[in-house]
Amino acid sequence: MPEQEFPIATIDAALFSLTERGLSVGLLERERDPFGGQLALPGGYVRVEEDRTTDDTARRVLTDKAGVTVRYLEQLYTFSGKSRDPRGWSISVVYFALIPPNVLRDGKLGCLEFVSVDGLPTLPFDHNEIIETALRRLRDKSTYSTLPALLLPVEFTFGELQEAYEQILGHRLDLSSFRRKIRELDLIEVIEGRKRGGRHRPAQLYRLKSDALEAFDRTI
Amino acid sequence: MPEQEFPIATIDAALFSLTERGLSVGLLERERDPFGGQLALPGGYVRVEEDRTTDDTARRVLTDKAGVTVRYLEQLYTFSGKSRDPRGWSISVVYFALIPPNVLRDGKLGCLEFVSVDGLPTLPFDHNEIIETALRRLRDKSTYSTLPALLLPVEFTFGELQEAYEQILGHRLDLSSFRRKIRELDLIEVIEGRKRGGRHRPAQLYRLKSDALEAFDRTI
DNA sequence: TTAATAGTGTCTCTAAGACATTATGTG
DNA sequence: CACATAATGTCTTAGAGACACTATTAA
Repeated sequence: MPEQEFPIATIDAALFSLTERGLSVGLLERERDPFGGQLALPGGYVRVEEDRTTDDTARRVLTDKAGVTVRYLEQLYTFSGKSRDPRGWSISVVYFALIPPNVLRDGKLGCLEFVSVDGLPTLPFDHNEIIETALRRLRDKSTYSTLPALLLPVEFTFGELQEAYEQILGHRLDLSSFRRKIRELDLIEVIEGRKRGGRHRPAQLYRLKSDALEAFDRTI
Repeated sequence: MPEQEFPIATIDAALFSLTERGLSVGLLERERDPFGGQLALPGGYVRVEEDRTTDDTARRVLTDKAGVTVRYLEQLYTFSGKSRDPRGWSISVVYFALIPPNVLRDGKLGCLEFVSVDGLPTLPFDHNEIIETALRRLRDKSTYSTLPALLLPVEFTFGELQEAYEQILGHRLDLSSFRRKIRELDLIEVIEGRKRGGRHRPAQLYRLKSDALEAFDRTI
């Protein structure tokens, strides 16, 4: 086998959180060309000396740019080709990640700026397509898992959980069916204490069960 | 940005068909080291001059080794790391493909040998893990699509379709619920006047509707 | 007419949507 | 006590499994 010219190998990440403007994705102003100065998904080269797998690359890049460890990370899809990046034939393993909103400050986290997924501008590379794909996956998984709970602080009320689902799915849910469904997934548990707020009945607090994260691992 | 050392970029493919021994996967005797002489999944290097995307790579490799165009191809998952291939840090974009059994000759197709997925031997690299992943995807999609129809000749009876599902899922299905479910998916159609039989009532022949393939495209 | 598989009908049980009702805190 | 949101209960409908039943050909 002759010496082979290998493609550029990178990762990109679609990191979601909830802000006042609803479901949002973390974007970064590119420092360098191509597309210097424009907002784009965070990404970076695979470093073969440093990273054990591309999962490591993704975690390293996100920790770099966001300054914190993400709450949830899964491989999404791999985009490739000669025309998607002007620097040449590239393979980008794309990751899909979640972080709760309480770590954001003013819609920002490290160098990342969180922008609502409704009415995104045209982004460089194939990043609009990547975000579409990530949103489809998030919405799909939200119909049969408690993934949206990862977009909330560790303690949350049923009402907050339902609101997270509604933000993600983009429509209202029936209160009663929602509670039934969540209960039978059996991935959240009652914790001591109630959330008091305003002049009404206080809400019970819940958290994810410790085995809930493993349950998400039917990733592929 | 300094010169970057990029990983080895390859594709691997899990190509499934139905044989007398049930659901089977196409394996190839490796010509070269590493693991020369052993059975493994077909795969190959990405050729940046020749391939537009890794999808092209997959199609090229499969056409090479099998001698025919596959019936169905979708990206499955990307496996990467420094230890999965002794030649060095590698990225393998893995594809999942289907081909009907009538093109096989004696359990073989081109250089590929089809081996039952039950009781597979230990394979080189991470190929056992890859096949596990592919099987999970195939079984999962078979619960809500007519993907198994792609493992049959273009004309098939309801009974043959049900048998394909049962081979894939590994258990029996109820006749009546099965027909109801397939009917409401509305992806197959009656072929007028075509029936098949032995010494019993002949069975109606069906084929996939022309838009059925697009319906599978909620791939990601 | 019988063997053998094709195909339909019906009963029951479960899950989900719609929506009414009860519960419990604060001002 | 009134208000506001939390939480539960009930009615109805849709879908799925189980299984009995009918249909149609060749030998």
